[in-house]
Amino acid sequence: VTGRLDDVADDSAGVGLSDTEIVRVAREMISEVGVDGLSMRRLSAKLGVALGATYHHVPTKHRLLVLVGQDLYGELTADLLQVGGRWDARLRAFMIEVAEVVSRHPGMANFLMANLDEVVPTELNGVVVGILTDAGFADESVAAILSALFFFATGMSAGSSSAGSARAFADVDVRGLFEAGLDMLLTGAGARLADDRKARRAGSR
Amino acid sequence: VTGRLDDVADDSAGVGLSDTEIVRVAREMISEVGVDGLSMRRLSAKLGVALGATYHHVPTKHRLLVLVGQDLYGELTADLLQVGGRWDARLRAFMIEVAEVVSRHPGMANFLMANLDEVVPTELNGVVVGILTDAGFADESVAAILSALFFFATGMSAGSSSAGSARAFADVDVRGLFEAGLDMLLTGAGARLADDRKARRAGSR
DNA sequence: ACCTGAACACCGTTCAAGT
DNA sequence: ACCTGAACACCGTTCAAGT
Repeated sequence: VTGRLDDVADDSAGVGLSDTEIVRVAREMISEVGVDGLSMRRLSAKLGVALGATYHHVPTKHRLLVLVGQDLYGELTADLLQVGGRWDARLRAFMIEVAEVVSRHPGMANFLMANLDEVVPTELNGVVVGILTDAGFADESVAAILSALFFFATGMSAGSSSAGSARAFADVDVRGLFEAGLDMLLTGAGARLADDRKARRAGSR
Repeated sequence: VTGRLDDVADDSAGVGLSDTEIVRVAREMISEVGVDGLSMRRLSAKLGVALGATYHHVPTKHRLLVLVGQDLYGELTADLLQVGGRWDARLRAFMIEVAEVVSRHPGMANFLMANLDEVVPTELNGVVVGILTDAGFADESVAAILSALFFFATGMSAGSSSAGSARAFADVDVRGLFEAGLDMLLTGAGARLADDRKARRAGSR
């Protein structure tokens, strides 16, 4: 297969449609026109294939969004693994990145909130659980902190699923409110740590 | 105006369509089939009028959902005014109620998160601000706590906008996670209180 | 003013038919 | 296996026409 010239928009078109190519273009479209602006027809047009071809690879729009969500969180997982530090500092930096990435894809927040368990890779889940467990949190605390953080980070970056709200998070106000809320959440989480450690010592006595 | 008997399903059909009647039926439909299941056509059918009649009263589906959201929050405001106690206890009870009400209307959470400022009545906003200000919080803290609480409560009760997820919040797990997260948030908020009071004393010295 | 019902421009999804 | 393109059953919104 020799390279193609085609156009600036980077077709890269190999032999035929691939799942990864579909996800890549879908992501691009979402960041431009939002989840509501992405239709299976417009996606197919941008891919240069007929509607049925897209459906041959992806059975439903829901499934397509799940794949896009997994793609997003996959990248975030890689980033999380590269930062060190205390549990709270690590999670703080990570959650800010989650909010940034999600807010750059209008309408994804809504979808993610409703489908978090389908979308968050088990690896990412494992890493975050590991960070909290290592810090000394009890299992119930880990679950509570985890869901609170994800819902807060995803929810805060939810805007109308279409156009102009994409840069909402870049807005100083929104960003300030987000970080303040995040800090309250982490402070509250930290307050559980002492109790959890005490309970653990009592348990292993 | 004398009382009506009508039937169990309560048609109440007076002279013609009223905005409040539309909102009432829309709310009912949403709690049954979710926001996605509510279409302007099905709503019109349930109202017993033609599609155009509904549009004569409500210009758009977005506007209809705003009205429903205001209706929901309006009731919540009335409830909030009836409970007393410390700032954190009041907000805790209120937020649990918000989550309950919102989760009983599948798909509303998504809409509310994207349109909070359009939907939350200024009165409700004022009451909550009052509670926090009276407790001694600084203005920036009030804004941060307010948005964090609303996003958390709304976000946590967001499920897929359709059928079965309506009772998700009744689920012990979800409810437990919600309350745990809420407590962390309130604990974190409380930690700001000492600082805010100190700053206030220093300022008014 | 209030309402009807057809029409427009879209959707997501399916599926016979082609190669 | 992979793809085409028409068809189905819906949407939200608009608007001439009626009363």
